[in-house]
Amino acid sequence: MPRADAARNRSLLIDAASAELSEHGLDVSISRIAARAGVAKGTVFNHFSSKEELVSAIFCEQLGALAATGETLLEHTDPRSALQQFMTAGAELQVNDRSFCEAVTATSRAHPAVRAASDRLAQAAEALTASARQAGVVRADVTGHDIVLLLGAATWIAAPLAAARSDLWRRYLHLILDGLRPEAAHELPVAAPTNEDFATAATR
Amino acid sequence: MPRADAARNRSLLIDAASAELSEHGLDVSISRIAARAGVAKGTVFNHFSSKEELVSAIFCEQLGALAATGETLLEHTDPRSALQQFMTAGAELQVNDRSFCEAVTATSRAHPAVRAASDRLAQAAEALTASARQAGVVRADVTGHDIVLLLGAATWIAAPLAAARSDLWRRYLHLILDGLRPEAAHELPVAAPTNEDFATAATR
DNA sequence: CACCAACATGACCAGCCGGTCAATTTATGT
DNA sequence: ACATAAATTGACCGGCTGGTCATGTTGGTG
Repeated sequence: MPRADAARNRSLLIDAASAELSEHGLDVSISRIAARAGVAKGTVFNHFSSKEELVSAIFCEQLGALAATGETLLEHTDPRSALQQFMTAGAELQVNDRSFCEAVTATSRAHPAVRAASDRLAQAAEALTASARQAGVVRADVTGHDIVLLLGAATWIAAPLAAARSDLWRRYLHLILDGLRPEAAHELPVAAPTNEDFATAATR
Repeated sequence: MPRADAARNRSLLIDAASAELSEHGLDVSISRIAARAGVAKGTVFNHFSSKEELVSAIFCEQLGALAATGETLLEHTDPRSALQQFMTAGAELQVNDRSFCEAVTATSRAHPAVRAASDRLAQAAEALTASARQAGVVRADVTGHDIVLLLGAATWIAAPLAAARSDLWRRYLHLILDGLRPEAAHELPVAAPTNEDFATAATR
């Protein structure tokens, strides 16, 4: 059982890191995070053996939250709007969080805990996609992996103008969703990514 | 008139910087670039007053090349495939060049020369889009600015798996193109970005 | 050839980073 | 109240970065 102050500091650190990462992206300094949490820099390394470890912990939280959203939507919402709300949630997460953008993309997929969280997200996405496909509200050649990769696209596209037009990402999310409709479908030139693709990409 | 060796070194530097930027992205060190060009670090700053200046010079080259491609396509190709080839060229540029990805997005739009190059690219994109719209091969509510912003999306989406599946970006480019078709069109919730949006985003 | 300005050079600077650790403070069980 | 393990602290380290500058070299010119 950890000491009381240690537990409190750990939670303060996670909050601070989450906030700083969301505001300044992946390259915030440990010092900033420590300062925001109101602790010394050394304390950070008492709780997380390296910066990567700290960042991974937060990524896992966020990936898990989004996966949970997806799982809930799958049960309680019709397939069409479930998928739409899932993608909206994913995009929204990134609007408020610059680092999450890099998290889905991330190299840190090498980290085992992050991999696990990514896998859970991938399963949720696949379930939602399968349901939508079966209902005929999404084109037949799109997979859960596609959806995961597309999650951050709208936010990324609108990022250069985010300061001037904070809701612009919605435009591009809808554009992408229109591309996912069955009536828009034209044969795609390249096959969807597979589990192996993700696996080999992680080990590089 | 510059001295002969100065001109040669300048060109060597631009080649080296271009190569290093494409391989390692925006955060390559000046030392690396200098080493690759076979000159001392100080020489870099003889030719470019800061790193930003060097990077901007290369961005301008690339933006200019893509704009030129667009202008040629406008004259010599039918509207549908002109737009498609334009976007393919834009995506391809980023597959081979990690930094260009960040260039279109770039904060360095603040730099006047980069702004000029971006504007030329925007005009080419708008001309191509107008032509395609008029021919009815693209939905009515899409603009040149949309196209510019969408240029890098496919590459970005496929980036996490680029090592395992180097041609995956084509899948997502086609998916986006399908979303641009008139038959896919559903009302978009947010208006297209305007010139002012780009202007205010640049001054931030 | 000689001469000078243009240019190349690399040691050097301040500042930042992630990470370490001996010394110190503090929470907790008795 | 005390003892002790647990946790905090901040000075410190090596390494890297963009950028500077006195010194040395070289190309062009008359």
